[in-house]
Amino acid sequence: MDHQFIIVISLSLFTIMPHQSLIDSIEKVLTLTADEKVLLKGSFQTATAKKKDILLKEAEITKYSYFVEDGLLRMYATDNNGFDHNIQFAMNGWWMSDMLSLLNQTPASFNIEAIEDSRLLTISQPAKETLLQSIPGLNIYFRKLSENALAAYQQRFAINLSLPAQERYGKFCERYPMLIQRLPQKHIASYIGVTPEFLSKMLNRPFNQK
Amino acid sequence: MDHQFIIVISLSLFTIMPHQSLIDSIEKVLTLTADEKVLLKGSFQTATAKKKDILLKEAEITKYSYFVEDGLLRMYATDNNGFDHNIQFAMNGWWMSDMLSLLNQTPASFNIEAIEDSRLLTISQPAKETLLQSIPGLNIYFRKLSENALAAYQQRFAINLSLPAQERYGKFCERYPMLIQRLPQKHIASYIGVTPEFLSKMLNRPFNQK
DNA sequence: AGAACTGCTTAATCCAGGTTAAGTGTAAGT
DNA sequence: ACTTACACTTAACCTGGATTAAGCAGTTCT
Repeated sequence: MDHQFIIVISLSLFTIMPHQSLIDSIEKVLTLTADEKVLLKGSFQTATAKKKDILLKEAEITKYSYFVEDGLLRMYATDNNGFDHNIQFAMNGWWMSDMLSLLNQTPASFNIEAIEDSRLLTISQPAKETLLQSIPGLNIYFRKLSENALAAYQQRFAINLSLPAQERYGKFCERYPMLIQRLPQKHIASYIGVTPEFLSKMLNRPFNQK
Repeated sequence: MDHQFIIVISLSLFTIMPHQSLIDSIEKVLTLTADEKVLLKGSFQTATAKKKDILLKEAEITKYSYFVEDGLLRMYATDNNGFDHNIQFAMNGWWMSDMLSLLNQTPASFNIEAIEDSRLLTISQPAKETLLQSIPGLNIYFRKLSENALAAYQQRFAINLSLPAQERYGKFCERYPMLIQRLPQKHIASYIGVTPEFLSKMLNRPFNQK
């Protein structure tokens, strides 16, 4: 009885506390004062996206960085033949943006789409710059964020250049086990750089030999 | 006469002023006090590498970040069949490191080799952390550095997933015209993800038709 | 409940790029 | 000068993965 009651309270606290997962993410790196938290919350807007909503369209100028409070996004490029190529996914607690478009305010090369209904925090580039001046410590947070992302991209490049499709799939499963169940197979195919047909064939090869 | 004399002076000033290109790079982002410059210089060691010297070997734990004062480096992964795959090049004024190995102090996945005789500045990870605490403004510099690198990696991923070899080569020429003349063709092949034989065939196709 | 979509599979055919191997030109090393 | 070595080329053949096309659930919409 008591136990159930506590669960209800914590759930409702959660729903009336957006920004909390962002603050948690930041406080793994540095401590924020109460004032700073207020400032931080004020700099972000909450947003929701339904499955299949497009948050950023190729050729638009990127306005926002996205922080996923809950849900799942993908960023993809479209090739000359109209096929998608997934560059990155973002789930709970991850950031996503077309960095080049965001930094240089040039037209985006990528699209960002919600794969699941999602709750997001968004911050505009000017607001981010103001925020970084008000809370210089955040430079540490964003530095580490970018450094880690960079490390991941380097690894992924090595994998993509060195390994055949079968092993690229294996590495994806190792690294993102939590995504395997949530993602339609075609999106994994696009991420590892094969067609959905080929991935299907590969996964259904008897005994998965070779 | 006078003119030649000035050149000699500026050359010798240049050779007795290592760290200057690093300071220039930083001062595009923030201003350093004289004290900070001294601190900065003290945190780096100068190093030289001859063509073909290996600065980092796969499976070693990365000790240093490298800043190229002059010369040319490449970072590459070796696949199961012993073939190299170039992940990145670094020329004058660029940084290079195996980020994952550096951040987590895990065995490196990459090798770093000098393609030309090079003058380098190196900084150990502990020294970098100390330096960042002494000069917090450097967090801005390294944040921007990583953000820009990230933007470049995202773009390169889009190119690699979406375009055939011919166009990947074209994009490489657009983006790094200064490297085209300095790099042996086989290193470009490895970077864009084809064999040297195929790149050669591609470049010598009559009229370069398709 | 039926229609229309979306995600996955299977199979036949095709091709971009890999592999193997031999040859040429040039540069460095003795 | 002689040799070793490396960068690049050419050509014959091969293969991983693409393309096309059709069929088969499940799901979502009406």
